[in-house]
Amino acid sequence: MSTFSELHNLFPGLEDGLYEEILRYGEIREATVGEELLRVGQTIRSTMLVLEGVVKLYQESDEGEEYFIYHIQPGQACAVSMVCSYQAEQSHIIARALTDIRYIAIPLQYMDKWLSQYKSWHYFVIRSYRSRYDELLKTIHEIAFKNMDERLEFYLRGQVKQMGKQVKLTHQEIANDLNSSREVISRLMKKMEKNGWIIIHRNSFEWIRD
Amino acid sequence: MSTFSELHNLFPGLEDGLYEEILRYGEIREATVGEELLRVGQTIRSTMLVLEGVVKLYQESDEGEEYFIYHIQPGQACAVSMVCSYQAEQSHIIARALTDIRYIAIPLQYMDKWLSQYKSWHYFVIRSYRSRYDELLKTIHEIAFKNMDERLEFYLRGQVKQMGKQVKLTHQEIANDLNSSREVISRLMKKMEKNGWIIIHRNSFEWIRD
DNA sequence: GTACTTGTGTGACATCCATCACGAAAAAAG
DNA sequence: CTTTTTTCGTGATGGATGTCACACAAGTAC
Repeated sequence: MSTFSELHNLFPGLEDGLYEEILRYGEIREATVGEELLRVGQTIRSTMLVLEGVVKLYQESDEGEEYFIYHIQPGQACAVSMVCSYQAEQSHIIARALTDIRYIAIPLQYMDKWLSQYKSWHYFVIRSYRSRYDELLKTIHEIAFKNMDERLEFYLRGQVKQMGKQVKLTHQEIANDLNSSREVISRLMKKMEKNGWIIIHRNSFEWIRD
Repeated sequence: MSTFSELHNLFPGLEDGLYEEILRYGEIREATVGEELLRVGQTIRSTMLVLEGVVKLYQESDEGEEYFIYHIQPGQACAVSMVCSYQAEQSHIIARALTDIRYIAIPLQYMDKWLSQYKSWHYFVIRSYRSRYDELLKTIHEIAFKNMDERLEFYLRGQVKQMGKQVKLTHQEIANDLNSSREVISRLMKKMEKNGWIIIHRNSFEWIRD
């Protein structure tokens, strides 16, 4: 399949001229699992259209603690690189390849140029903002009001939604994503297993409840 | 001062034609302290350009707990009403008049129409998103990584920045905004007073440190 | 003035969760 | 197969903070 039709399928509804410009000025790049794709607080010079693989966006504290924010799937763009102020911020946002990925890097100058030139791009950007803003609000809702058991459930449901019922994550990784500790996650997941929500395997778990 | 020049001063840099359209199709409204201006989860039919007064945006849980998100000042718009998906969301965002306010309500249809028609509007919307998105990230950073003392400091600094060094808030109100309890806030503020950061008055406090 | 309401200060206690300690089970390496 | 590493299970303990109880102080109403 040509990159053109791939782009067409993953990002439908854009103008033909825009597809061409994306292919002309965007750079197709690859990255391997675990690679850091973007770190806010440093200068962002391009945005990212994901073609293949999954990117994880999370926040990092000064002490190296993490908090998971959301995934970026094929057909989605990295809102942070479109949204964030370029001034150094204290809150570090990091995008990291969760699998091997392939993406199109779009230099910021074109981002801006297309905004005024292509209506479809414009709506695409707005739509991205909307959905990401919503996700941030949901995250705040969870952290602000919920205890760890509910936050874990919310998180796991999110993973299942993105990755399917069989999720490959260790308790330690989950703990990192929720800025908690392995022991707490283990205990809570054990309880979920007893309640018949999940089956725990080594390195993974299975969601078996609606 | 005419509304036109007021609009011009508060929202500078828009096209002349846009100012006219805003005045023609936007409805100038007033609201009194405490009034609820917007509740997400219900349908949003218009967005809001604040002319006078301060609006507080916060999140509410099912149990009626609150969490402060940010203020909307004169010259700013309500990003939520521009951003949020219209489907009912579980996370309720509420905008409430913190003082008497005057604002322009813009029907959603014009919001969208202007987006493609006026570049300046377009950039205004994008800028609003950017800064609000940033604020949400900062909020997540605070809740996810910091203890109550640091979150309180962050919150109070924010209030001081918006309202001046003399801030009129009871400990109970602060506790509500941070989804904490009055006693905890009292204790922490007492400590801040001992450290020479603030002076506590009844119904208010004064920020006296850098 | 006195009574009443509202805001603040502070100790005692409970709960959630992070950390420590350790063992067992599963996988990987040799 | 044996050893080592990684992952998971689970009790004990402590810290942050929410909750309860109650006193007092500062306004407000009368």
